[in-house]
Formats: sequence, C-alpha cells, structure tokens
Amino acid sequence: MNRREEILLAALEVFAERGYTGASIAAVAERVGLTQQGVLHYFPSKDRLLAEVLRLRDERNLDLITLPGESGRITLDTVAAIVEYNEQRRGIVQSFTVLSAESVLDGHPAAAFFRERYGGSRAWMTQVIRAELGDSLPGGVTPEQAAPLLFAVMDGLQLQWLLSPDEIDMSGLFQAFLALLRSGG
Amino acid sequence: MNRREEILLAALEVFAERGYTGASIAAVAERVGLTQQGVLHYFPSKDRLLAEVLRLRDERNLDLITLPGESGRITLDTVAAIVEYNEQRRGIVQSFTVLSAESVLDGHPAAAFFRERYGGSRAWMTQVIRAELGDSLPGGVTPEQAAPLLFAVMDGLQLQWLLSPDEIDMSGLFQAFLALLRSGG
DNA sequence: ATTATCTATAGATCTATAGATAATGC
DNA sequence: ATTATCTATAGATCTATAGATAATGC
Repeated sequence: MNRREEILLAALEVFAERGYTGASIAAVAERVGLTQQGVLHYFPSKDRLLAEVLRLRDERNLDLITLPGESGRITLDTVAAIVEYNEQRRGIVQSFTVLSAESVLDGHPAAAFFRERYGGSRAWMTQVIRAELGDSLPGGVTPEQAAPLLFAVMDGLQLQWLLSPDEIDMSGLFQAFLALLRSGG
Repeated sequence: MNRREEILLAALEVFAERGYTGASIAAVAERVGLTQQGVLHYFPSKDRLLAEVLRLRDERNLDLITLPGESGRITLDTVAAIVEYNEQRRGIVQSFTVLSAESVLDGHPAAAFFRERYGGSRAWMTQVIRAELGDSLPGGVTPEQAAPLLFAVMDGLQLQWLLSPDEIDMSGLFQAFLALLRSGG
C-alpha cells in the first residue's frame, strides 16, 4: 500500500542478498515493479535508502524487545527469545551481519548508525545484566564487560550459523553463554 | 621481489579497505605499479585472487599459532596472545571481518573457505578447551559448546572494536570471557 | 499544484579477453 | 620458448540528473 515502505522492504531483501556495495538500486526497483528512477523519486540516493532501511528495521526490532515482556522489563530471557526468533528470519539476520561488517569500511554511510547502535545497546544491556545478576559475575567479570561480550556472542554466532546452519544451534549456544554468566553462586 | 606475493599483499589491503565486492582489480594493480591486465596475468580472475589471498593469510596465521608456544601445544593463553596481537594489525582484522561476513552472501566465492575454516577451528578448539578445562565447564557448558562461543566472542569483539576502538578493550574483554570459562571450581 | 513515474542520457566504472611487444632463459 | 606487461576494447553495469507525461488533490 505505502510505496515508500514497499521499497524499504525490497531494499532490505536486496541488501541481505548482495550486501550494500553489491546491491543496485535497479534490483530494488525491479522487485517493486518500478524503474530505477522511480525508486530515486522516493529516496534521493542509495545512501539515503540504506539509512532509512536501517532506521525502519531498528524501529521494528524495538517493538520486538518491548512487546513480549508486556511489563516493559527486559531480561536476559527476553534476549534469548529474540535469538530464538532470529532462527526463523534468516534474511534479517543476514542483512545485519553483512551491513554491520561492511560499515567498518572507510567512509561507509552506515558507520555512525552502527557505532551509535552498539554504544547504546551496551549501555542498556549493562543495566539489564546488573539488575539481574548483580555487580559481580563469575570470574570477577563486571556487567560493563559482560554487555559487549553478550553482543559479541550474538553477532559471532549469527555468522557461524549463517555459514553452517546445520552445525550451529544458535539458540542453544546462546543459552550456554547465559549459563556461563549465571553460573556463579 | 616476488610479484605474485606483492600482488597478494596489495589485494589484502584493498579488500580490507573496500571489501571484496567493492574492490577493483585496477586498485590492486595501481598499488603494485601494474595495469589491471598485468595483475590478471598472475591471477586469472578476481575470484581466484581472493582465494589465494585467503590461502596465504591462513598460512601466515598458522605460523602465528604454532610459533609462540614453541612446544607446539596450543592453550587458551596462546589464543589470548593472538587477540592481543590483533590489536596491532587493524587492517588484517578488518579484512577478515568484512570478508567473512560477505561470504554468507549467495554464491560468494569465499563461502566454502570460511565454512571449512570455522568447522576445523571449532574441532581443534574443542580439544584445546577439553585438555585445559576438562569435560565440564561452569553452568554445565561442554567444550563442544565453548569452542563456537569462543570464536563468536573473538569475531563479535572485533566488529565492536573496529567501530569503536576507544571504547572497546578487545584484549581485556577476551580475557574476561576466558575468566568466565575458567570460573568453575 | 503536486505527486508519481517514465524515457533519455551523461559519465564512471568494472571484469575479462585478444593480441602485441619486450625481456629472459635455454 | 616462455614470461611479463602493455594497449585496445567488448560488453556490462551503476549512480544520478534532466526533463517529459500522466494522475491526483484542492
């Protein structure tokens, strides 16, 4: 119905399949039955198209985090549920894996987005971990350390899972990591 | 001296800066003072150039793992030392982060390479962990689970570190993860 | 009037092949 | 003879701009 949104969904698909650098505006256009110039009417450049795709996707993910708990309270189990859900949406996972890695390249248009996203995520995850497990985790690890580790595990597992879905039980392995965090007294 | 090797080093640099998809043979050629066709004399296609870059790089990394211990025995501290060393070679880390993520794309020429590399790495890392920490880790985690988690942590930390080197103490965080693994009785 | 699309097109690239020429090794 | 490079070039793309035309909203 909404052309803009239709284009954003198609763009996410194409980015998932070819990455940002490898994707062409024409491929996105074809998927929604427009010409390349038709797409550029809604998004003035490829950079802007990417920026809006990421913004929309983040919004939707935020819904994911907020909805299931109802209470609005995020716990480690909420995060585990998201990892489990992610096993059902390979395309989304693939697009984020590829786009986030691409964003480390010099002058990439999504660099700021991912830098800020990780910074913010580490901050609230630190809170979640402290609220749930206290100030001191096994091995003398702090919540400030556990937060980036948790996202590292999520991202790293996604990569291995995308390459070998039959070998990698992403959700089970994430639970194993949580078990490590919780293993103290 | 060796033209082939000179080209491989330049190619790794260019891949680190632009990714595989974004890199051009001409950019590699320019860096070694050849024309694009000069490079294609040594490597018949871009795919093959990538394949050989990865092969060479893996060889060098293997030296890294074998040398420092002298005994040939790899331990978790050997791995921690590699993470620390990686903080000194951003370009290499960046190229692997980008290329491995790109490899999950449909029909990417490096897919088999990374799939096999991770499979093999998980196998020997499982052995290393079992030899050092026994069959049962904190939280009931097994060595078979800890191995993919360890590589996930390495890869995920690299991504966050590449985006925010000042915020992320990659080596310290990897040590924190090892502390979690070792925190049992 | 404004919005949605299209055709036409400029201006860059890119990969890869063909074939010439120069240098080196036997 | 073989190896190292180069020029020339085919054949695809790609992004983005300019400007036309059709449809919709006031």
